[in-house]
Amino acid sequence: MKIAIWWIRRDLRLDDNHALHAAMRWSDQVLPLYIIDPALTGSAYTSDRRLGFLLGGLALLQSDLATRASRLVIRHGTPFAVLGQIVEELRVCAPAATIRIYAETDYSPYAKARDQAIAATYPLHLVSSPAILPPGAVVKDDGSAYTVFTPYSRRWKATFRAEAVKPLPAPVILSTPAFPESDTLPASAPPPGPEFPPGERAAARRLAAFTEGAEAPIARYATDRDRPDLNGTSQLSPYLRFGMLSPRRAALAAYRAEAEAADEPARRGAQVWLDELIWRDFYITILDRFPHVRGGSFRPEYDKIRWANDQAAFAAWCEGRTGYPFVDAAMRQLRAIGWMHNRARMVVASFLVKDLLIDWRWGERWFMQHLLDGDPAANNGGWQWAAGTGTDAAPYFRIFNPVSQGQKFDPTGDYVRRWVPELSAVPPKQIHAPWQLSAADQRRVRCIIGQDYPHPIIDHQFARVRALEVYKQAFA
DNA sequence: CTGCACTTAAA
DNA sequence: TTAAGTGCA
Repeated sequence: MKIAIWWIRRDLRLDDNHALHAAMRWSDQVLPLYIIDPALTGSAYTSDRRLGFLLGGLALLQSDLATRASRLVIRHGTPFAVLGQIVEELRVCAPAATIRIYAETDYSPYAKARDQAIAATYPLHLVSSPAILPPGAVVKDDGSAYTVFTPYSRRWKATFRAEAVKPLPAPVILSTPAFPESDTLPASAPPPGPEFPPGERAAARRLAAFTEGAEAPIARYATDRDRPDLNGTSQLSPYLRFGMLSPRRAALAAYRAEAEAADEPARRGAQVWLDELIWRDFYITILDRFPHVRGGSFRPEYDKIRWANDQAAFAAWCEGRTGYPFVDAAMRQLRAIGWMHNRARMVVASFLVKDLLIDWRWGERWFMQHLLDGDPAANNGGWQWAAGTGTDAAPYFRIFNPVSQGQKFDPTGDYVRRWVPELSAVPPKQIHAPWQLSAADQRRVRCIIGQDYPHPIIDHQFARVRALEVYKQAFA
């Protein structure tokens, strides 16, 4: 008798699940297990809303398993202790059984240390990865890791063989031991809003809606993706974060959309979206190979930047009252729905780091505390890119102008009006710089600057020069 | 070594 | 068009 524990971590799905598949192939019975780890739920990088999304996904997985004659075991505790208990309980119920643990490999420093300690004591088998191509699969000719995205993506595309990828179907039935028992699933965290229903079914629907058919948004992705007012992105990031969607399925959908594209812009759209999936692999690889990025700059010399770190300015940024409408809209969107458009992420990050001279780690932590898709690899990579401290970084002298970014990517101001209602009567021409309205115009649109909406927290032209000085000093 | 290219912005 | 910079083939 062989019993496999399928230890679920960030692969909350039955479809195309390599860890589950390996567990089934080896064993006679599979015990699906999710461990609610206090080190993760109690961390300063946790979001209650993300926890709610996770719990919603677990509830759906529970019912999906029930329809397959199986069940989900939930346990609270440190993974090492819980796995020890489960193994012990299985040995009592099935003394003759051989037991193994199967899980998908994970690459954050915490996950690697955790798994290494467990593997030293228990038969832990790690398979596959949350990336499409795992760390180590895409390397330079000399075997070293890429630190620039474009050559990485070229090699990635030469390595990935879409025609050879055969997603694994979800099991129809899963034989599961009747013991040990499960804790009840907690309901303490706020459930996600209607924008992001959890679960692999919702993820599959969203992937299909984004990629399938002649009218699919992916066909316009190359241009619409930069427009937060148009919602031209897939909004699949929370599902990829928890593995409610197989990243291989996503990549295959991109290849298929490219093959079936009706015209050149549509083909381009599919290629650009695939690149976004490759960015995800890239940052997973960077965090694996350069784990020091978790606490500091990829380039150590950038740790010498003398941040202003003004608490009041940070609070204004967090709460969306910087006086720059595009920045404020984005920050309010984040708090309202636990997600922010990618173009907006770049702009608010540049504003925090370059205009307010606040340590990028503060922004990184705030994002982790609010994003449904908050992921240590992608979030860290994005922040270091924006701060100019990372791999493949934007040179530090490239500083986003929050007004021209708004005018360019939210030309009618729809995005600003949606999230900053006090500006709703400001004409499109002035909506990204409302302080330029005359006093009479401010009265007419019922938005007095300094009263109904804040003055700009800092003058961008001044801040730009200051940031260049401070960055230059760090290298002197 | 040398040229090319860079999730590119601003002027 | 430039570039306060640099990885990669």
